[in-house]
Amino acid sequence: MLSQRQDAILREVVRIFTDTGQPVGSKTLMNELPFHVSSATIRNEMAMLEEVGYLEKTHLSSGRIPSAMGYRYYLDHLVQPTSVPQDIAQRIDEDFGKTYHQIGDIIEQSAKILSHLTSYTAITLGPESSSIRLTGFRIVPLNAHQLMAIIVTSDNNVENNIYTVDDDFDTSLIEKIVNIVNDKLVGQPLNKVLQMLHSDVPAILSEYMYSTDGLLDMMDSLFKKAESEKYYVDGQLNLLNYANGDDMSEVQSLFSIINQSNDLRKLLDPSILDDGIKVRLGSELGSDALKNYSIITANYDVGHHGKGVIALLGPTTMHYSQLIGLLGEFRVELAKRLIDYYSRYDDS
Amino acid sequence: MLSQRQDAILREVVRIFTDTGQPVGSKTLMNELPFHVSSATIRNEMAMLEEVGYLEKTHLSSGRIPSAMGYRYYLDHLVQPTSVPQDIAQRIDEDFGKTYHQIGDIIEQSAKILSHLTSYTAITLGPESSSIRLTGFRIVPLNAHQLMAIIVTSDNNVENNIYTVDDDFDTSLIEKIVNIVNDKLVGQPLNKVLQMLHSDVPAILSEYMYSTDGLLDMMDSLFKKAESEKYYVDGQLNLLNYANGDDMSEVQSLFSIINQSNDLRKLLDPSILDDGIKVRLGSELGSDALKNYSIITANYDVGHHGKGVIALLGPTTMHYSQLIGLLGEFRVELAKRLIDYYSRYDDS
DNA sequence: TTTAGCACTATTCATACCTGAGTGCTAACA
DNA sequence: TGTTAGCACTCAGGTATGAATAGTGCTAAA
Repeated sequence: MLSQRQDAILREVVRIFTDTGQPVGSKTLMNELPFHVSSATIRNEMAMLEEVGYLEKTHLSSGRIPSAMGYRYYLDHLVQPTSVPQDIAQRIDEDFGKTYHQIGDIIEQSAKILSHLTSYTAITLGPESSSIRLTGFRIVPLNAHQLMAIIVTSDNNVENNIYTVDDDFDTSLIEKIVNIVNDKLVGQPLNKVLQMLHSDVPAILSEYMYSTDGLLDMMDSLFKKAESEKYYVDGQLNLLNYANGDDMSEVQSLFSIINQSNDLRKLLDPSILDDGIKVRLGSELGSDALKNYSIITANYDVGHHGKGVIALLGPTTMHYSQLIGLLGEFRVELAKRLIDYYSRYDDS
Repeated sequence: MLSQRQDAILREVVRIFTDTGQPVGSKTLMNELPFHVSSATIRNEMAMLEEVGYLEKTHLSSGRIPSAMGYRYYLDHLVQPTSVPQDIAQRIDEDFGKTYHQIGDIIEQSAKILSHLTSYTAITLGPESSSIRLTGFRIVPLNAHQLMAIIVTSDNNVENNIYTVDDDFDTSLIEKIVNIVNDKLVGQPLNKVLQMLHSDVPAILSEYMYSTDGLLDMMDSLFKKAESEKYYVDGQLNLLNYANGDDMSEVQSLFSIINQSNDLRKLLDPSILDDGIKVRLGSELGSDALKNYSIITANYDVGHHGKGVIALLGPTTMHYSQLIGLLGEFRVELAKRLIDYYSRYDDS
């Protein structure tokens, strides 16, 4: 356990280092600390903090910077979230202020707002309820050769695929297909739907059609779209502000991580997150490309519609106190707006 | 006009410089040129080439690199497109090899193939015919509060928007709306449609509806989607391979250019392009961010369905001879596949 | 017109030096 | 026992210096 004075010193080192980016020396600290002790005393304390592993030097005679452990301790014990200033709160409200026709639009807008506000990279994920069901299926003929297949799911998500057929299609056949899907698949959970699509459905379809492959492929991709988690990423380019220019390959792997939902799932899986806000340092994430970055995640809760995640990705030296404060209010605001959306339109 | 020997020297300087990235000296040239003259002679010739502005030095006693003018001359007179090797041609064929349900998918796949093949950034634009007409309009109820509006255009493009209404909607009203659109707008060119949407349509609609704003907004955005050119960009991250690391803001503006269709339109507007393949150097493009890059554009022709553009964006020191050869064959291949697609499904 | 030769120039690399910011340690002090 | 002043020490970073290298331009001869 650290003494109060050591706490204060560590907190101040983090603050100054995030502000200036430079290692912090004993004299600087002496002038910034809220109490007065000599620089020699501070040197003694810092030597101790270094011994326990919370501070480190960039070279033998440099000032100190917080180590990964030091950041961890800071985040766990010392950080003091600041509350969101009035004008920012108002701006969030304004930026949200339009009518949304889909949940995805709200989630997407959240990412936009957060990345603009922070100039970091924002990643948001819509609410996930454990069991999404298929609630609607339509086939709409578009012209002589094209159809649109549309599905609606219990989370109010809509997906569509276009399907092109060589020869003119048979209206009664389409009706048949719609009936089969309505009969067998609508009402089922999505994973069940996908499973049945490959077990039960082919046999039934082949009673009416000669070649079922193309149709099944199309429906498979359609259901998979509905099942896949849709991450919205905004402010990717902000990463370039903090990237160090002489290792472009690092930047590349960073970009490819945030553009692959597989990688994002590993980072942001809502099930592994406790409630509330959590900061994970790059060194704790096991990914080499992320080692100089950290991720602040917050989840939000929309009752029986599930939980979602909002996250900020930035360099380890982010302004945690402000950002944690911001996310703390943002998650509530977002949940409120989503609940509002559901309450107005939901008919499940 | 340059002598044959000067041509050969300039061509060789370009070749060596694109291979090595280093300024080219007289001794190196002496060993690489297909004929033998002493390094002193080469120095004399290079001094002339510098005088007319085709070569320049990085410093007083360095080797020469091609100037922008030199590149221009090289591209206009000296470049010799190489033909595409068998295995590459085959790979293109394989990478194209699946069934496409929409033209956009083919165009998108083109960008993928090109960027993977070249490791530069590929930008593709679908065929644009001068007058696209609205050929179909549907409204599909999804559930108690949501509708999907779908439009089809004469270029076989399909767009949709989801529209959410507060209260339960009136099926007969929807029918009315569909009838009005079919009556007044379907068959018209898209720009006319957009114009009428704001002149004639509001008055007609307001006979049946209390509030028309939301509906009109939705339809406006839908028609605009159909009208806007859709650029497909692939291999953005390749830009990082050639970016110089200590000016991140340059990289940022580069990225924002290729992500804004407005900027892309300026660069790739098919109407300003002659037929065939054209290389434009960054210095000729007037954009500061592009000054170290160049764009190779090629258009392709699908008869009365219009013309489209494929382009490669990379550093000024690209391997033009190979790339021009590649695009030369690719544009034909792409056109062939599009014509094939149209011939199978088109019913216009 | 071409070439050999030479004087000249700029980059690059290593080496050396200096300064400033910072440390650790010791001895004195409260 | 904790705090402080003082001092010797260290290292990064900037600047100067010199040698090696790769190139040039120019002149005079072939």
